[in-house]
Amino acid sequence: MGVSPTILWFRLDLRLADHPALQGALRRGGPILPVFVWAPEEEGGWAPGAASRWWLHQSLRALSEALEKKGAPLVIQRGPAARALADLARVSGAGAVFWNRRYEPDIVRRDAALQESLRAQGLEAESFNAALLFEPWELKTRSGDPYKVFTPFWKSCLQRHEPAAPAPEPNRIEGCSGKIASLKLEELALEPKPDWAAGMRAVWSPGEAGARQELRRFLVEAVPGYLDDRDKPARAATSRLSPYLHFGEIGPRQIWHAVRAAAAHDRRAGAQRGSEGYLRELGWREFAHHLLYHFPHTAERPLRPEFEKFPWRRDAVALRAWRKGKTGYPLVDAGMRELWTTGWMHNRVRMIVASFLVKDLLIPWQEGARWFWDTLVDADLANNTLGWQWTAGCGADAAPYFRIFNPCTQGEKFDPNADYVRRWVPELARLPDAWIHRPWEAPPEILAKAGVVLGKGYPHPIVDHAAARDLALWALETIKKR
DNA sequence: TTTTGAGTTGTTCGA
DNA sequence: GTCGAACAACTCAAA
Repeated sequence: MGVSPTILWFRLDLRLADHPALQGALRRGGPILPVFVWAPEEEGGWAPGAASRWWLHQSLRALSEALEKKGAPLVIQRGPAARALADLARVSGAGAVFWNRRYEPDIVRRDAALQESLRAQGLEAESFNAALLFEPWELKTRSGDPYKVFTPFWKSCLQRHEPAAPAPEPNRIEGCSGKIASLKLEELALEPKPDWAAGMRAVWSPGEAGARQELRRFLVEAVPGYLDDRDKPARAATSRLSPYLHFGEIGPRQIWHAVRAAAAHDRRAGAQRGSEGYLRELGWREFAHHLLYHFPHTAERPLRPEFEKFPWRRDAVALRAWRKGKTGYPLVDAGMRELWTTGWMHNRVRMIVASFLVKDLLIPWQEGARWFWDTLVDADLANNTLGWQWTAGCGADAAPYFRIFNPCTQGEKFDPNADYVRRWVPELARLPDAWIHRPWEAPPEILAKAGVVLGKGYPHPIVDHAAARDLALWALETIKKR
């Protein structure tokens, strides 16, 4: 009699290469039963948003097709996860459940309970690391505390052993012989109704193959110029790997080794610095996971407690204008519309729109985090939390209080030809470069010639940045310690 | 324990 | 137009 089947529980690791749980199952021997369990109510209030669900649907289809070809079709179930897995073990006769770890606070808690209950039922239950270069509990300061500053954190990462080389995908996977009931992917109703995903389909190819293609593009086209161009939102100068990383269609180890291997024989100017600069960004992702793991309350509340009494404003009208990309600040609006249409926003622009919400409008960062959560295809609790707290100044290694982005200056600096603004705010497209980032200052005849009537078509600015800046500095004054 | 140097991404003002 | 300094004080990490 052979080895009993292993249930391979897919979560945010929707790939077949560099998949430690799959490798573990192969080592154990016996047939493999791949399963995905849809259990949004177990995500602690952070169930995937609408854009993420769209991505998840596409990604599950890709994974399902890949597994089918390998010989072990994917089974789809609804949660609760504990019940779905226990039932599946019973009907399949499985003796083990393997999965790759997640690090969000509520998921960590659920998985720990689940592992215990599976073991109590006499099953092997093992978890693996597919998502991070370094486990959050492996990295400590000399005094044994978690890091709260990025630079020493990353330095300590780089001094550790090189992350293990990724395992290739197996040629074949032996599936379970009996027929196991599965939901159809469509029954999860992940795709939006009505269908508003055309803008996303136009730019993204979710799935493992899409991830590999995006990585190749980045290595070939963007790495040498990375440090110079990554801040220019009109260019495809960033990796654009964030959604693939979130869903685990590619893992950080694969990226690490691919970047280092490409750099080893890349003689182009800037290639070395570009590679290390990009790996450093991967380091920020590690840092974000490290922080959320060690400070589990920070998805909801500021890491720096004095910010609990920051004088935030409730302004539903301004919040709505921000969400819709109608603040009257062209670069902010361009970013918000890129987000709405494609489910993604350039990193530099994320900082600018976030700074605008938090510092110009004085609206709580949590509101911004929630909106990003619903609209981003790469919505990731650790990254999103770090990003918003950093901008608000209430997180680890946060921006100093006086760092308030000026959306006009940022536009002129990083979108000098206004290609980005013209793409996303077409009503301003005919304004000359000199005025397009501050249309309310343009002479009337220039506006008329460009066919722009402020207040009709494109709005007046909803706040005066200079005044808003002073107000924000005052508000920050009020929570100072002394 | 105490000390020391440093800390992703900016803006403004005045020389 | 360009450049350097000021914008605070605090906390972190390592020695």
